[in-house]
Amino acid sequence: MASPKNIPSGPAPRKARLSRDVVLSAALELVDAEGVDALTMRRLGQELGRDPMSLYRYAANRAALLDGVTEMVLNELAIFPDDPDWQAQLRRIAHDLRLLALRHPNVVPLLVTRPLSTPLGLRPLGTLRPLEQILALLIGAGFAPADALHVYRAYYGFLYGHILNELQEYIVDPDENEAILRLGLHRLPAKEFPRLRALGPVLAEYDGEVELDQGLSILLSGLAIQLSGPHPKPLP
Amino acid sequence: MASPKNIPSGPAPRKARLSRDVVLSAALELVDAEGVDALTMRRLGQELGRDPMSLYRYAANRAALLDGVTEMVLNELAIFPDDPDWQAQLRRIAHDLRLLALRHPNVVPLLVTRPLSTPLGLRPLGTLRPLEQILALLIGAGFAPADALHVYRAYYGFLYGHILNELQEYIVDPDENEAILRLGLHRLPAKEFPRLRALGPVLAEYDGEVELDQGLSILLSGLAIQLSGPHPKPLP
DNA sequence: CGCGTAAAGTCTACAGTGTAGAGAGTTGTT
DNA sequence: AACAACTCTCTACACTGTAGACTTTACGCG
Repeated sequence: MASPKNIPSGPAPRKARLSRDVVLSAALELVDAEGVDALTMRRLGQELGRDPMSLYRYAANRAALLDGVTEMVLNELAIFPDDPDWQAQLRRIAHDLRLLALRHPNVVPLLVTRPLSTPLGLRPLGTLRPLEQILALLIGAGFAPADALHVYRAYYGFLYGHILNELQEYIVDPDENEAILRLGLHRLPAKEFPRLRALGPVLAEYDGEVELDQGLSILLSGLAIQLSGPHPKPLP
Repeated sequence: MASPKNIPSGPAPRKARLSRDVVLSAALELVDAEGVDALTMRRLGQELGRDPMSLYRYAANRAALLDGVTEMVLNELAIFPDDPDWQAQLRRIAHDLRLLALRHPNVVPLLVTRPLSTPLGLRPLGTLRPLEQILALLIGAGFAPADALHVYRAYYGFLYGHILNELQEYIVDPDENEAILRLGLHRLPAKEFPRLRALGPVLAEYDGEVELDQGLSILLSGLAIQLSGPHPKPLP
């Protein structure tokens, strides 16, 4: 394994011109592997075999670097704004985003947190693209723009909420087979948390996929009632 | 204003026995005023007129301190698990939590993020209490425990999602009265983000309260269909 | 009162952080 | 070959969390 200078991935392969993409990919790898706190300038520099300061050519800040990571992850999400079946498309996107979150659990905190510290218009374009595309999808399906925004909000709100929920209940110690123990519920005072403890087994059988899908059904049917659906324009 | 030793609040009033509550309150104040990053051990120590190291008597870590802050905020939330009208109760809780989030916007990242790094059973009890109490509410209303859990998930997921949404769209510069400018949308390339830019005025008129309430209506009516409601036990 | 014990608070020190500023090295164009 | 522009490195500084030993304070008991 003495690759001289070509392949950029790997711990410290020396000498290969950096680029924003290379830097961000390495950053993402690091976050995936060891969490957000492990992403320090020095560490990332070491991972790339470069001086930490060189990173500042590709990201103004550590914060900007974190933004870059979220951007990178959101780029994995494909949206087809021209799909005529908007409900099916929303369902698919939701499931894709869920899988994305499960694939990059350490990035989720960034995904939900970074936008809170950056006004909408100043966010990295990559993170705004899904919003724009879903608006396009809904407007294309016949929703009035303002209604499309409402649908988007309900949809994305619910979706992010679900993802947070699911990741919070992540299995702790899969080797342990008593649900109460596996989830650490034994620590809870039984007097104060009777129902939570009793639900141990149910909590352990969490199936995020069906839970998400049921939630979407609720949401979409509710939306149909509330907004009385899109008003398609007649063909010319 | 030369209060000698009694009132514990204020910048550096010297000499007044610390306590977990005093420490956490000061921490919350600091986070509210200047954001999470401003909450360093040294800074908090200074704020309390004590050596930074003294804080470690009341929180094992900086992380534990952050957990304490979230706990403190969630304690402001009142839940009445015995209310027979569970829908009304869920609505009220939702609006209360929303207001809480608006009152402590800098704490919201902690609220949604901290649980992701701590397995359910090991979280501070204060943060689990709402969960337990809402389960009690729903079970008391006649839901089977497992169904109560589903309702809780859909509800809390939606609720957190809404809060994230609303805080993300927070007004940036209220003095500016062109929505496009105020939200920073002018930076977006018009070709790539036409709908988002066009929605500037609508975005500016965001009313989180009605948005939340409409969402709750959708959710609750959807839940009624999906689960066919609670099954109240007959009175003895 | 005074003593003794435990808790509360402090001091010092260390390894690690982000990043400003100036310099060295490399690359591509004329 | 010479210039300019870009990329990368070095050094330095102020600041972070926190381990460990120490000093001060508070309080119960004879």
